[in-house]
Amino acid sequence: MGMTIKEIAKLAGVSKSTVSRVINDAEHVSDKARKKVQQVIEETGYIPNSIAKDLKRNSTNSIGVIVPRINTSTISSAVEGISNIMYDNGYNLLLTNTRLDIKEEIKYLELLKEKRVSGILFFATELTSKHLETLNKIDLPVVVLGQDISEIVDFPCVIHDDFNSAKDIAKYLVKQGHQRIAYIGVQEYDIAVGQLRKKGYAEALTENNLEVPEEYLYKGDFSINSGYEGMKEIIESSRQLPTAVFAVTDSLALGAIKYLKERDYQVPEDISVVGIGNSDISSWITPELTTVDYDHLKAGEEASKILLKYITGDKFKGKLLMDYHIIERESVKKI
Amino acid sequence: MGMTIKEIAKLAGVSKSTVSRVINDAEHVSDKARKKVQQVIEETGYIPNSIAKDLKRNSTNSIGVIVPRINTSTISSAVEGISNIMYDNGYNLLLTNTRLDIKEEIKYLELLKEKRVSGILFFATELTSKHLETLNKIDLPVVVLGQDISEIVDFPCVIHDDFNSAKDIAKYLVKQGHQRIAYIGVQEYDIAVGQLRKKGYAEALTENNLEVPEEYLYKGDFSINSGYEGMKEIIESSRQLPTAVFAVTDSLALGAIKYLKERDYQVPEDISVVGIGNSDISSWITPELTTVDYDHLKAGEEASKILLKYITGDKFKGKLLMDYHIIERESVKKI
DNA sequence: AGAAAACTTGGGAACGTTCCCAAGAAAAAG
DNA sequence: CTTTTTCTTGGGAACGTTCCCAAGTTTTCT
Repeated sequence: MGMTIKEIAKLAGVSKSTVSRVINDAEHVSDKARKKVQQVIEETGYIPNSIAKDLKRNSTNSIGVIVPRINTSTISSAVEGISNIMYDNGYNLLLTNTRLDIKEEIKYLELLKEKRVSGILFFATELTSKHLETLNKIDLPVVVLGQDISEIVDFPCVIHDDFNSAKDIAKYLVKQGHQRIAYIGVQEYDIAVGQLRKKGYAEALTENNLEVPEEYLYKGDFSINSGYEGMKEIIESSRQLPTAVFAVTDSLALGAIKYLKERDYQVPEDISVVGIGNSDISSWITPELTTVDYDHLKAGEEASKILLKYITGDKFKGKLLMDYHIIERESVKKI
Repeated sequence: MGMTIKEIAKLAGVSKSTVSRVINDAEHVSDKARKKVQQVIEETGYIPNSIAKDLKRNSTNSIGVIVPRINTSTISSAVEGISNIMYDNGYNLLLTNTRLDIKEEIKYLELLKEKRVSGILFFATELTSKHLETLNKIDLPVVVLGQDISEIVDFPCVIHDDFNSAKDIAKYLVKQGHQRIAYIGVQEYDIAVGQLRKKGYAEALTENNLEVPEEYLYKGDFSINSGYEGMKEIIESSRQLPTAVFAVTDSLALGAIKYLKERDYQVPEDISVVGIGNSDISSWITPELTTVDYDHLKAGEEASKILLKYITGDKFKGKLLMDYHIIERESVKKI
């Protein structure tokens, strides 16, 4: 244990330079010397110290990742994608978890700089001025995931296309013949889900000259129960029932379906329902949910590729909108 | 940028020793010097280089984590637990993902040693002799998660109590009055799920003097479809139908329920079903599934605590069996 | 006031590598 | 056989810290 290059050199009867050359299989080493060194390394179980190496080289092959949580399918899939690309390119992941505490983000940004990571993948939540200051200070390539902050700060962003996907699945409902489409959403301080998806829904309807009565609109939180309550309120307050429901997430759709089932409405025969997100549940429930699939794994991969280029000096400008696709399953009926 | 302690020292008009003392807020620094240094650090945005520090100190505050995948709820929850404990104790996570490739495990074990991590949390799959050799060679504290290898190799293991939990939920069925309990399992090369859970089931029944006819036993794979097929086979081949089904995972239970529903058997009125694992789906399906909950997050936390002690020289011997509890929901009827 | 104690400070070696440079050895060219 | 070229080798500085030690300064005590 605690072997160093120097000791290997002594044992092999060569200089540490030669050992270094063997380790990094560089040129200018005779076969004889190489063999001998390899043998000694093998025998002693020597494993080089990459801390020393990193110090000398003044660079690491580590990438910092900042997430607000790990055990969500969205984030863990993205991290899986990140690890795919990064490992293939010889980088390691230094994973930090803010546990939804914004102040920790600042701390971890600095910590990752201390560790001299080559770049950072940052799952952003909110952006304060303190963030901007820190991002500036650490002077590292950063790619932001999940939030579009490309207008506030000059870092590449990788985001899902909330607006167009919402619009498309709303258009899909219209195309299936639906004219009365209710909306179950969330508060608008959430930009992606609360604003963009709603805007997509609204635009799809107006473009098709469809009006939305006030009583078709519900805004709650992200819980399943909120979907249940929303559906209840819409059903109870509508003079004429909608033929379809546009829920802004799969959980909300699930809650809506639960309520409908309880009241003996058939889905999709009486009322069609769509969600967004293609969560695990969406394919387990009956009827299987028609929804929008975002490819989180691929988002992680794309963000990684952008970061790698950034590190080598080729900076992506603006934001990358990820692809999506509608998964047609059983919860929508053509009328 | 690229500031060093030396440059800060020059700017502050002190020696680098003094700057070092300020950074590590050590004693023996006059207020005046401290103020001045802090001011210069603030102005220049200097962030210390922890690579140099680690090299000098000959230790890092990093923990290596080796996982076979990231985006499963089991693993991501465990990693969340790990990050909780580790961050609270000042450690960072170096995350490596083998993508189910056993050879990569060896590679990552060595890589983490190169990085001079303080310890490793290893989600093991299989253990080859090459593994043992490498584990030996790297000479680091390692805690193994998810597999009981405490008899083969002298590292602490943290595992779920497959045997007792299976036995308990089988006993629960008996207690609810069930006498004819069918079994849907998996092949026995999987020790935890294939062997231990089956053993728990078998023991619960024999202890209650219940016999199991051969046609009540089915062995497939881990897929939902396998649960479906298993249920089908059991129903079709039994002279007398079972009143309950013990499925070795939630997915299998789900498949079984799917088949029963299709054939218009009521769950749990006609046949009760239990699973194991408390997967996400288990609470979404109708009827909600009675199952066993393993606390993966806590397993990660406990493993982390054991590793931290190990690092400070206090090695846990043998294996830690995690707690579990039965979640009673709707899929079992008392008879 | 002088001695002792306590605090403050700076210099320099060390951590384990890499990589430049110079020198020695071998091979090729004349 | 000498000169040039190419290959191989080792020595040592450097990367940015920490930490020991010695020296200088201030405070406390008698």
